[in-house]
Amino acid sequence: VNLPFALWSPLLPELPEVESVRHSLLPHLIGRQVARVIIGRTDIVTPPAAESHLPAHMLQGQVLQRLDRIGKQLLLHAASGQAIGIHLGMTGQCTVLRPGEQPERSDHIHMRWQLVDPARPAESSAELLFRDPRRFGELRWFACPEAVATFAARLGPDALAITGQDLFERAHSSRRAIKAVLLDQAVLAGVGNIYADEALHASHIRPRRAATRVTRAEYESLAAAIRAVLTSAVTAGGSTLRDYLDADGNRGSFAAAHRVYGRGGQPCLTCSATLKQCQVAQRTTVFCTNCQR
DNA sequence: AGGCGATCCTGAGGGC
DNA sequence: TGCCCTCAGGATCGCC
Repeated sequence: VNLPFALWSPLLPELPEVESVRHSLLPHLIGRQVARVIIGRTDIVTPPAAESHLPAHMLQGQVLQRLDRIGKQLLLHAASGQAIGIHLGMTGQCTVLRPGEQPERSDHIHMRWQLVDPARPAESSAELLFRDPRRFGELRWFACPEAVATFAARLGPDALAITGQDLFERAHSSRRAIKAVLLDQAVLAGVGNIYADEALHASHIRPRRAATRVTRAEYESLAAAIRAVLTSAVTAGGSTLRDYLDADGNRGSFAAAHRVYGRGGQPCLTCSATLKQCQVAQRTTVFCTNCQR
C-alpha cells in the first residue's frame, strides 16, 4: 500500500482541526526519538533563544512520549519531562513525511524534526515539519512539567467538554460582549471566530449581548451548542483526513456546513432572514437578527 | 474594565 | 495576463 503520507492541516485551525492534526500525528511521533532538528527560523520559538540552544529546546535527542491538546494548543511531551507547545495560529501546518518523501511546498517551513525508531536508530522513520506562511503560529519551549502546567493554567477549560454551569461561572460576570468572552482563551480554550458565530446562532444569542445579560438557561444551551458544533466538526475533520488518504490523494473540503460563518448577506438557513455582518471584538461576525436575540 | 486600534504576515480574490 | 488594492485571521499590547 502506498498511501499519500503528508497530512496537512487546514487553514484557520480551531479546536476540531487541531484535534484532527493531533490524531493524525500521534502514530508517527509517539515512541520515536528526535535524531536531529533543522531550524528554518529562530524567531518563531518562545522564549527566544540563541540558535545554538534551539535544537535542545526543540527536543533534539529526546524520545517523544505524549501529544496532548488543550484548546488550540498542542503539547508534545518528551520522556525527559521537557515539552514543546505548538500553536498553529492561522496558517500553521504540521506535516509528517516518510523517508525520501518531499513536502508539497518547501517555502515557509520553519522547523523540521528528523525522527527515528529507537530500536533502529540508524534509519529514519519519518520527519515532522512545521510550516506557517503568515507566522501567527508559535513553537514554545517548556523546560519541565511545571512550566507546562503554569502555561496550561492560563487557559480556560477545554471547549469540547464545557458544561453550562462552568461556562456560566466563568463568563456571566463579564460586561463584555458574549462573543468576545467566548473568544477569550482564558475563559474557554478552543473556540475561535468560526465556531463562536456558529454556537451563538445555534443557541439564539446575539453576539453583542453583554455576557452579564445572558441567562443561566441560555448558558446551558450555549455550552451544549459549543459542544455539539465542535464535536461534529471533529468528526468531519476526521472524515476529511480519511478522504485525503484515499487513492485520489484528494484533500477534500474543510469548508464545513457552516450555517452563519462566511454567509453575511445570505439567507438564514433557519428562518430565511438576511444574515447580518458586523464587527465584534475586531472579528467579522455574522448573525441572524430574527433568530438571535 | 473593556473597547478599540495597531501590530505581526502572506495569499486569495476582486477590480480594472 | 498582470498589477494593485483590500481583507482575513489569533493573540497581544498600549491607549483612552
